[in-house]
Amino acid sequence: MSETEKTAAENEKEEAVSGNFIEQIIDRDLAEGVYDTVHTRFPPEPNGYLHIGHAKSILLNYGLAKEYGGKFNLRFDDTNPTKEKNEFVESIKADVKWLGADFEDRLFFASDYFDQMYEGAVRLIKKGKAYVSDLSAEQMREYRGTLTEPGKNDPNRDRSMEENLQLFEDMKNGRFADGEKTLRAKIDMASPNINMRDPVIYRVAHLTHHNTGDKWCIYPMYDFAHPIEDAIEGITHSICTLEFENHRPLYNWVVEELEYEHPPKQIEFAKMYLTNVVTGKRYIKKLVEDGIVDGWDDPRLVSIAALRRRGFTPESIQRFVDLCGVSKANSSADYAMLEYCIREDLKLKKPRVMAVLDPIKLVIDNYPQGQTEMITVANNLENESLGFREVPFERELYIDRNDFMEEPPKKYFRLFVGNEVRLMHAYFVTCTGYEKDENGNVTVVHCTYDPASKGGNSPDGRKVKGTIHWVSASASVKAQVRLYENIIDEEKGVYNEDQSLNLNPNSLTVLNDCRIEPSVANAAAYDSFQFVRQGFFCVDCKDSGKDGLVFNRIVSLKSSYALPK
RNA sequence: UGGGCUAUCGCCAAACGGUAAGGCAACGGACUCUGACUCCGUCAUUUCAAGGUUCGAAUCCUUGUAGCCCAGCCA
Repeated sequence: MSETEKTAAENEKEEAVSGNFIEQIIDRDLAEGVYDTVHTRFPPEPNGYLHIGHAKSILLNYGLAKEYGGKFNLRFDDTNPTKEKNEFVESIKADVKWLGADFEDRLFFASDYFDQMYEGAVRLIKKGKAYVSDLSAEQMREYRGTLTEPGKNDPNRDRSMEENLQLFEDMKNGRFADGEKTLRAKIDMASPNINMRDPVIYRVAHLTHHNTGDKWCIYPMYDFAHPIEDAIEGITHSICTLEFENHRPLYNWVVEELEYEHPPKQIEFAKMYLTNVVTGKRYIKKLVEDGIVDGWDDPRLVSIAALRRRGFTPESIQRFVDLCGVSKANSSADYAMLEYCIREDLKLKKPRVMAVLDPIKLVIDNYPQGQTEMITVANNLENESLGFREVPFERELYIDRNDFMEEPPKKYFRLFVGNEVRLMHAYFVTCTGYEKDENGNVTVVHCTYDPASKGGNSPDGRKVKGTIHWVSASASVKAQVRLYENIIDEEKGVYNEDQSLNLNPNSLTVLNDCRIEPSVANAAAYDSFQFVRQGFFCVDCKDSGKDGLVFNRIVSLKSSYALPK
């Protein structure tokens, strides 16, 4: 790299970086030579599915690695066999890939390091920094002290190194029952930080591990395992959430006592919460068990799989994460921000098609009986690269029920007797009358069209205030449309994980009689559309087929249907 | 009650002692073959509070206040 290039690159970097506090820490580390590269990781425990909150961590870690030309690992933190399953490993891998966080060939398992962790524990014992305890869980709790009182030393704290070595080996060899012995780090029982009061670093648990099978009957605790995992993989910046802040001294203790050459550094950031959504695992589990949602990928939830099924794109989630930023202040992003991101992402990418959610027949009395003409329309007027399609037009159409009113309020621009509107892309029509059934419901709206306005163009420069969408009565495709609301707490409005469940009953509205342009049924190339005036919808492949197409609404347009105030 | 962390517009969030960015939301107005989009405009004399230091403070000091986390052989 030449001198000038270097300067340019540096300048660019300085500009790009002055951003969040993590980037500032990294910049400093790089400048001071603490590290000469950046290596991050996303370390989920495979005990559930990922949700939007995890997406922030994934994209943050991946983004940092990418930004600094470093590497990003996916590592399963599988040190507790009771909670972990292979099923979750697979779903997490799929979700991380879908999000675009490319871990290349760097997929790791903490359980692959069990041997090294065991050796590390032995090393600690030899240094006099760890000992085997006979205390039961209850005794250990008593000895630990409280938030305000210091703890008491473990009676076994001063066991000889030889005895500790022997006992630890016996632990490994299955000579003890679960809970009978533990290995504790010898730190400080009087520390104001409870995590430093001789934390347990190895426990006896006769369990079959999803990865290592029955090889081990002792398993390392998170606080001991995690820094080792990071160090082994050469992680430089170990980014985690705020609740681990109190564990950092222990993290540092472990990497220091084990004398790693380039110890990783833990950095904490605030978890992102979202208003109006349920993220708590136990609540989602209950929702699934109670049959309120049809699974962890139900579109009303915000698991990555649910968002994917609802039609969110990885790009929209990336944008959301970027918009939210990173800080250490507990916060909860407005759901409207997520909606904005998907609207922005899709609006130029997807075709805009016509769909009638609540059909009412429109008859053009002066249009020739039996005639059908094909109208060529752009898939997206703002993005011609999406091509064109043919839409059939005929004497009888469907329009949306709320595009006609018997007694229109002021500033209602759509159809009412005597008013002229544009049928989008087609013709100007003037409403001449309507029919009602015995219950007083409007069944048919009548109108006449102006043949000179073909294509929706004004023949003589006259303007209409309203443009409405329509589909052919005979050629349109019947579809089911599902309007989802996020599952929230009815009373509080915003869902808080500490509250009991009191769910909004109308979280799902199913419309069975919708009519969609025929072209949509054939457009297998697309997975989502913008329905003119209705918002963005995606084809729910999981359910389509039985009763024709099923569309899930991703997000509405802004006040697209609102009447003037 | 001990320790750790955090407080800047309704919601995120910059600002690193030099006189409060930006985005979302909201509200006006223009434009429009989607009442969408786009475009233009408005939206913190003030940064949890009160004192102090300074020519100058969101930034430093003091004292308070509020919220979050920690007493698993979970992560």
